[in-house]
Amino acid sequence: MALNEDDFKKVIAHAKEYGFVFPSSEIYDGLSAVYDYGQQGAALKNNIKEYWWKAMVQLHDNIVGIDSAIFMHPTTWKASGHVDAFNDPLIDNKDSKKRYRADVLIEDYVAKLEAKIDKEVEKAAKRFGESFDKEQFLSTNARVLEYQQQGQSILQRMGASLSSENLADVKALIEELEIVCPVSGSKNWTDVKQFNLMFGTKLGASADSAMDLYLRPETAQGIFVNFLNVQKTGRMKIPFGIAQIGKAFRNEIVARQFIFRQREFEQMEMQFFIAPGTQQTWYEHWKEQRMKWHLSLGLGANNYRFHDHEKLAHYADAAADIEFKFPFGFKELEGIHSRTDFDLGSHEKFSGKKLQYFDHERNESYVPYVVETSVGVDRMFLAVFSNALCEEQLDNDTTRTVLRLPAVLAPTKAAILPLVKKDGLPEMAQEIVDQLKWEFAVAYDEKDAVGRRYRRQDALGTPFCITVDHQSLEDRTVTLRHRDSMEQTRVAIQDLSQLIGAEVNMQHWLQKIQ
RNA sequence: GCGAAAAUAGCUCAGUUGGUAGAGCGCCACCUUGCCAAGGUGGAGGUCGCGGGUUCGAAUCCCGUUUUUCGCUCCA
Repeated sequence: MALNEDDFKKVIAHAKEYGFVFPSSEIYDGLSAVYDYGQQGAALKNNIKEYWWKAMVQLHDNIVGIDSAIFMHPTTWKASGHVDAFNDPLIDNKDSKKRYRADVLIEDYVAKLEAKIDKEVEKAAKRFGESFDKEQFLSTNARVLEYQQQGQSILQRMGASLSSENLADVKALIEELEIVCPVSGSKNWTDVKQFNLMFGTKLGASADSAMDLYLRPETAQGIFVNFLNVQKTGRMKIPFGIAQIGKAFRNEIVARQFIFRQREFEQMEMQFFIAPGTQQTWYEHWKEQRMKWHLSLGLGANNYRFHDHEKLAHYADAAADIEFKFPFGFKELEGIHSRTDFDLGSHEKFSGKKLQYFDHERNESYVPYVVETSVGVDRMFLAVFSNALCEEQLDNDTTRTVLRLPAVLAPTKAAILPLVKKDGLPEMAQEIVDQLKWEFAVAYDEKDAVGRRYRRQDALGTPFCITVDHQSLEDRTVTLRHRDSMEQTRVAIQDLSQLIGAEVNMQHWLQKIQ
């Protein structure tokens, strides 16, 4: 564990030192859990997004991509359930310093009452033997009835207080029930505070005409509200998908672990619209398909696993995570959710617009079901980056820091290096740069000894170094050095494009998914 | 939000009982070398997180504050 924590620090330090990820607003001491992508990081991130977009949109004739706005009509979030479900009443115990959801504390109390009822039932069943009638017992036993009634009235009062935002009464309820902290055992509670995980803002310049808005907490709703627009204008036939890459915002109480959990983050989502009743098949299909996409990058099959959700979100009838082995353990990288017709159905109700599809095969209209795939771009970045960073012991007793990025994602595909900074070698190297830059992201470096330049490129994850030497001037060949093996081969300049392309072109990588 | 730790050059850190701010690496220029990092010369770069206090004098002691990191609570 200590080792992992150490590795993770190295990952963060390397990301900063080589221009991948910087703390936001660093000259003002930074901003908690907000990060900027630097010159290398932006390139890597863009390559990840392109790899996803091509796999999802370009390679599926029934999936199209959109780019919806971050601001959405406020009712969107009522329909999606976020206004209710993203609002947590929290309470702290002053002695143990533990924080709890106030509603969960109360629900746990009610659950204890229910446990008491079960005990009564057990006792009675023993006493009455075979003649025991559970239903009758439940509806007649005085003690059971009292427990039931008590539980109901507690939940009712809590529900009423929560929906009227009467947080003082929620605290009063906790005190009246004499609920104690499971850790400290004390009843020394703070006031109940409401935490809304959505960022609020205002639309409109003057205060009185302003409209309360939220920054979207997920990109999915931008797809759902455009369902009809896309389906009609694109003449899409079910099953079909709408994909989107974009930022989302959550006011997490605690945002930690570098770019893993941020308050501002980017998602790559695809909502797949299907006929009701087919969700199980499509859910399995996309689970498998998305795993193949991850595996195609070659980070190692052992670093992935599925985690099936047992407790489901309010919209889902099945859900699984693809987890990745980050330096701090297996954590969620992507979610695949069977969202049923919850979202479209809910938007129908709130908007009064019919969000249905006429299925010619079935000869009927219905609200489509949805299977969602949702990857965190930043998490994907962290997965790729942390997996790639490696300190290698070499034979000559030195170490080498190398970023073994999948070549298709590397910010720079090749660095062109003149062996020495004279004799016309820089000119010839520049000529190669001008030739290759149309096809690949390339870099040029003439500073310091060539060995040191190799190491610099290793640390940036550049898969190839091309070195121009005196022989190059005579026969137009160069050495091509491979990042991972450090091996060099002598090749003709005219073959460079083909040789590099074979390793870095997206097509070759994407074909592994099939 | 609570608790703990930390904050000195781009990075990693040193800085004695309080006495004018240092190293290594990196960076820039020039010279040298030329296929796997660390050759020579010169140079740039710091209100010691910020604000008070004690003191003749504070990076150092005291108080406050900000930020970061870690842990806890939460996580669609």
